[in-house]
Amino acid sequence: MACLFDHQKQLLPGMEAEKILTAAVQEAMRALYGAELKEEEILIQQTRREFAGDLTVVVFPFLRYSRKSPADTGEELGRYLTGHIGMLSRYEVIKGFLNLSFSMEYWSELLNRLIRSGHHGLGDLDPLNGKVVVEYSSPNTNKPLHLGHIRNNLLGFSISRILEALGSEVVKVNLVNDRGIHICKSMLAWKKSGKGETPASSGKKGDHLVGDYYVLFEQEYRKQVEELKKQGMAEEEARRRAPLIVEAQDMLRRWEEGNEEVRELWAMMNEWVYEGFDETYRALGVDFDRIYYESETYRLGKSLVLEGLEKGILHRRADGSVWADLSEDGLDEKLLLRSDGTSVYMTQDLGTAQQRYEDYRFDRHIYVVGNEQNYHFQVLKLILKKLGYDWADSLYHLSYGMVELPEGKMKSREGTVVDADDLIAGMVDTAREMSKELGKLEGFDPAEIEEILRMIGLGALKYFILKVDPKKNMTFNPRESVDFNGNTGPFIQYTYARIQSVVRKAGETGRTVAAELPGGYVPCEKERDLIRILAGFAATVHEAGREYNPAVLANYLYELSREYNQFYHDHSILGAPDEDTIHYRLLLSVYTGRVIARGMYLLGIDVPPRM
RNA sequence: GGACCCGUAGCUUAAUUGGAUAGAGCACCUGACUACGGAUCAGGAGGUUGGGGGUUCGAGUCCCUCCGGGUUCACCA
Repeated sequence: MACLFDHQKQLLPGMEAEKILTAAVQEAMRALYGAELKEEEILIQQTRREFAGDLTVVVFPFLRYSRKSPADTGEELGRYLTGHIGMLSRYEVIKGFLNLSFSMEYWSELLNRLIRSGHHGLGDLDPLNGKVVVEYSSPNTNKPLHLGHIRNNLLGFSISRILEALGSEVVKVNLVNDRGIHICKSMLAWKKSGKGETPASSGKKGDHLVGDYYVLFEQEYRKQVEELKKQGMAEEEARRRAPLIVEAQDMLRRWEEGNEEVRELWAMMNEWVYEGFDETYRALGVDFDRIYYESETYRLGKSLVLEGLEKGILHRRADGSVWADLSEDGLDEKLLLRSDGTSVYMTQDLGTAQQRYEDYRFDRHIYVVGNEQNYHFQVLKLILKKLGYDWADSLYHLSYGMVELPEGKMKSREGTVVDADDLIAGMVDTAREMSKELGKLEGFDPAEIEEILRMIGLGALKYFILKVDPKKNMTFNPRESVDFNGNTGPFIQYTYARIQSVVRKAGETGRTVAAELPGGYVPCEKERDLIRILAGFAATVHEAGREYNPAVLANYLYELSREYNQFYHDHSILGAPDEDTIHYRLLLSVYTGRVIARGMYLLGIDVPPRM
C-alpha cells in the first residue's frame, strides 16, 4: 500500500547541508577513532538561538568510540569537519554540543537559489505523489454552523492545500448529513407553527431559519416530557412517548417510504440550509470538489456486512442482529445490523468508505472529525481490515480537539454556542474599529477597504484557531481572538503589508526589484538569521503535511515575521549606504513577502497589500 | 468499570519527537530612530512542566503510580 510519508531523511533545501554533514561525521569518526557509525547514530539539529552556529552535532553518542571527554571529542571532530568541508566557517564546543557555522557566502548562495527556483524550496522535495481524499465539514442540516465547525473547516481546507503543495492530488469532499430524525424535528416544528415562513419572507438566512425551528421543537418537546413526568411517567419512557417525538419518528418513517409530501418539505428546507451554508463557506473561504449526501449513501454497507457474514468474519445472534467481534483487539463487540435488519451509523460508514475507494482509488483518505469519534474510526478501520480491504490502512482520522469557551464547553441548551456567521461578522467589525483608530486606510476606495478589513478579521480568526495543535482541545477566548498584536494573523499580515510598502517606496525612487542578489555582497548576521529561517520553509511545510498539522506552519510564519521585523527595525533598506546593499535588502524583503504569502495561502489566509 | 486523550508563567500556547539555561504572545512595568509603516522593536518581572518514584550521560517528552479534567464504550448519528 502506498505510504505517503516515509520517515527516511529527505533532501530538503538548506538541509542538504545536513546530509553532507552526516556523511562527513561518519568519515571523521572513521579517520579519528576507527569507528563505523550508522546514520541513525548521528544526531544533527539546528543550533538553538542562544548559541552561535547553524547546525549542532550532539557528541554524547560518540564518547564510547572516542573514549575521551565530550569537550575533547567535540574539539577533534570540529577541527576535522571545518578542515574538510568548505562551507563551514567555524566551530565551537559547548558541553558536549558541537556547534558549526556556515559561511555567509553559503547562505547567500542558498538564498539566491531559492529566489531563482520560484518554488520556495518546495520543488526540491521528493514530491508526494498520490491521490488524497480529504473529508471535512460534514454538517447536519438542522442547524447553522458554529465555532466547532469552523475549526473543522479550517483544518480540512488548510491540510488540503498543504498536501497539494507537496505534490499530492487532493480531492476535497463534504458528506452532508441531510436525513434523519434531527431534520424531521425541524420540519415538524415548521409545519406546525411556521405559517409558511421562508428565508425570503422573513429575511433570515436559511440555515438559521431551519435551526430556529429545531430549537422550537426541542423546547416544546421538553415541555411535553416534563408534563408526562408530572403525571408519574418515568423520564426515559416520557422521552420516548411524548407526542412530538412520536410524530417526528413517524415523519422519518414516511420519509423513508418516499412519501411525496414529506419529501417535498424535506427538499425545500434542505435547500434553504444549503444556501445558508454556501454563504458561510464563501465567507470562510473554503470549498469542496464534491459533495456527498447521506440521503444517497445511507443504505450503503449492508451488502458488505452480509458478505462478511458469509465469510464467517462476522456473526449473527439468535435475535438476528449482526456483530463484529473485536475482543481480540482489546475492544468490544460492535453491532452492524439491527435485529430487524436495518443499518446503524457504522454500517453506513463502512459502505461509504468502500464507495469512496471505488470513486477515487485514493492512496490516502483523511477524515477531519472531532476526537469524540476516535473510537468510531478505530473500529471502522479494524472492521474494514477484517473484511479484507487492504486500503483500510490508508484511512487516517485527523482527530481534533474540542473548542471550549473560557466558561467551559459550548452548550446549545444554555445558548452559549458561538455561531459561525456572527463570529465572522464580529471579527470584521473589530478590524474596522481598529483600522479607524489607526487611520491607515483613509482615502482609499471603500470597496478595497472593505476587502482588506475582511482579510484582517478573518486572518485573525483563522490564525487564532490554526496556530494550536489540532490534537489539543483549545480555549476560544473572544477577547483574545480579536487581539491584533503579538502572535496573531494580523501581525503576519502587517509584516507582509509593510514589505509591500517598502517596494512601493522603492519604485518611487526609481528602483526596481532585481531578479538576483548582487554578487559581491556579504550578508550581516541579522540578514543571515532571516535567510536561515527562509531556507526552512519547505521543510516546515513538509512537516506540517507529514504530521497533518497546520499549526507547525502557522508558528513558522510567526517566527519568520518576528525575525523580519527585527531586521527591518535594525537596518535601513532604502537608506542603506550603497546600491548593492539596498538591492540585496530589497530582494531579501521581497522574497520574505513571497514566503509569507505562500505560507498564509497554505493556511487559507489572505494577505493585504496595505492595512 | 474497560479503552483512549489531556495537565507547561495569572491567561493563551511552543519546544526540531530523548538533548544545552523550557521559548513566545496577552496582561503588567520600563524604554526606542524627528519614521523605508509604532498593528513595530528592545528590556524587566513571571516556571518544582499536576504530585511522587523509575530508566538514561541527559526526561516537559519514555515506564510505573497517585491526583485533577475530558472523550468514548447505545439495536443514537
